Amino acid sequence: MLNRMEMIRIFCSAADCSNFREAATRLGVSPQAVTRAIKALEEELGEILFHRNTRQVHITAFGEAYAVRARQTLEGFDSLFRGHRADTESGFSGRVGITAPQAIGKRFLVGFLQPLLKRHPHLQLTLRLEDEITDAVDAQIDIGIRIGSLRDSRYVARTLAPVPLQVVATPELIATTGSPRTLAELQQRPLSVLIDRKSGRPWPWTFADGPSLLPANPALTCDDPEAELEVVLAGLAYGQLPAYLAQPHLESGRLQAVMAQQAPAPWQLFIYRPQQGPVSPRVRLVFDHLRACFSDPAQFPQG
Amino acid sequence: MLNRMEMIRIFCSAADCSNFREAATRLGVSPQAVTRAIKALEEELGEILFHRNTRQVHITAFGEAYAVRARQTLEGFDSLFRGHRADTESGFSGRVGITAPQAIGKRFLVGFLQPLLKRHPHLQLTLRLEDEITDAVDAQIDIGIRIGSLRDSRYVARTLAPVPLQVVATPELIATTGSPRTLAELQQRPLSVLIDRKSGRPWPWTFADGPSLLPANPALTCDDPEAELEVVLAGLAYGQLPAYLAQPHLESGRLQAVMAQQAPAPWQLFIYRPQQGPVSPRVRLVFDHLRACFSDPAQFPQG
DNA sequence: TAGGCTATTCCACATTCTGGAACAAAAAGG
DNA sequence: CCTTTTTGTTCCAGAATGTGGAATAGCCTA
Repeated sequence: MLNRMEMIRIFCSAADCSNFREAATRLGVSPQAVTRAIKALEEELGEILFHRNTRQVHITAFGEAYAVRARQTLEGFDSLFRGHRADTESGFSGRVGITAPQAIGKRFLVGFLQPLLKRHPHLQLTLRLEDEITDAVDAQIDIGIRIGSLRDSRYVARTLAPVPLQVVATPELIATTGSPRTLAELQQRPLSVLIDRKSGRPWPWTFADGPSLLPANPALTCDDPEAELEVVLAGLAYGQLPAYLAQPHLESGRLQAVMAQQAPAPWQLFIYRPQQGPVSPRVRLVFDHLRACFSDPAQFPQG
Repeated sequence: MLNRMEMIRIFCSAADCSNFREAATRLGVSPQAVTRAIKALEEELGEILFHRNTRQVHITAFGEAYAVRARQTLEGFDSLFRGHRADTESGFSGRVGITAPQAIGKRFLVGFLQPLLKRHPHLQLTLRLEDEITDAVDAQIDIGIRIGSLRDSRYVARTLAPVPLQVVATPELIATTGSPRTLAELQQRPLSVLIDRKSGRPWPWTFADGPSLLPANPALTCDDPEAELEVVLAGLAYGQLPAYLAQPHLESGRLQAVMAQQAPAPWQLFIYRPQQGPVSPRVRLVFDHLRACFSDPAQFPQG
């Protein structure tokens, strides 16, 4: 008998019953298994646990004392396997690690998570708002939100919404410089450039049908999308911004879009979680909630 | 993975190490086993315990908390299997149940056990001095001493000493009635008879070459060997007594033996213990000690 | 004394475990 | 930048272990 915990379980059951047969049926095993388990346990201990003859068994004084300890240990052991799937009924609790790009995290994630935290006070959310994260294993991430595409097969990813890129500027700047209609015209305007923090290289502006444009004389260069938004809002330059940043200002009239026909294929916003292993109820709760929020155009602008 | 305690053990080891390989070597198992065990445990719990890469692992916040409980349980579990064979070094302790015939128990057993109890104060001896005991399982007997033979194969028995039966009487009675030389002559003398408490029937006197004799007119009948001895010592009757009862009085001259040539084959005194299962050190200690004492003619008269 | 019941042993069968080989991917090193 | 090393994982055949039916022995009860 290799499985020593089963030996203990069988012994405890036998100690409670008056005979081995009853113990066997109570555990749903055969009487032979009881005989074997107890014999093995006795050999392991070097102590006799039951006095027996062919007809009846009676627990030893040592066995009685041993049963007390065994029952305690068994209880502790079983509790290791209980009460984790019970989240569903008793409310959700525990830690959930989430990572997302800074801009999205700041503007949307906190707002989306607020009602969830109110409803489940025992949820502990850990946010890592970084664009550059490589999802290293030591980040303890349960849910991630990213823009682009994920080829790693060890994650399960769901697309949430399209993220159109729009060329925008203040009405004043457009009035001053004239609304551009072609890439060549655009090159003449003051443009802003975003630098990828990871590689240190500028992101090219992209357009429909493939052509991309690397601003020759950028009016301003920065490495933070929200700083770029501020630049554009200040009327310092045209910017190619994701819809979720530009949309509110387009609606309020502080910004206007130009060259809508040449807009590139939108990026995809997606949510993902580690695929391997099971997903705990609380992680699934947060995952599904975020999926619903980001998929809803009323909550997350999709252009 | 069926063996859930091994899962816990592997998990604890992995939680202590920085990678699975180290955990595997520390436990002396293969790395594959670690992978499998932890995956199985995660599925059982519905919780992820380690964030992993193809190259490195890092414990989850949940895993960290779980490890604390798991370690405690593991410690308790392992202690169930430790410290029972350690009797040998740390002195002997615990209960030992002994059964023996009344007469032997009263006259010899207590004296034999006394030095043992002095040497090992933590020994707890339970004596059951009964002739009739059927060794029922509920008597919690570890060692038995009996006269006769034991055919039950579930016990391991060792013979200790021969128990000759001697026909004895007081010198006064012999002088009065004349020393008998044949069974016929013996029948004319006043005889004592012992009744088996179990069956209620008298024990026949036995002699060499088979013939047995059922006293026709017993002078006295009783069901206790020591009472019978008293009867004989009082000069009321001849008795066929075991050597261990008669010997001291033969030596002191209070009794004399007659018809020594017709003495039957002696009974055997033997010691036994339950064969099945292992024998604990303290039981072996008492067993061996009693064996030595009863085998020594200086301590136990063998006629 | 006969019949029923229980613990035990034996044995063939099924299940599970095991570790080597192969693979994928990340870190390390040149 | 490319190669090497290291680590986690999967796959699979062989080995080890668990399983329960059948048979046996002995006790208990009627």
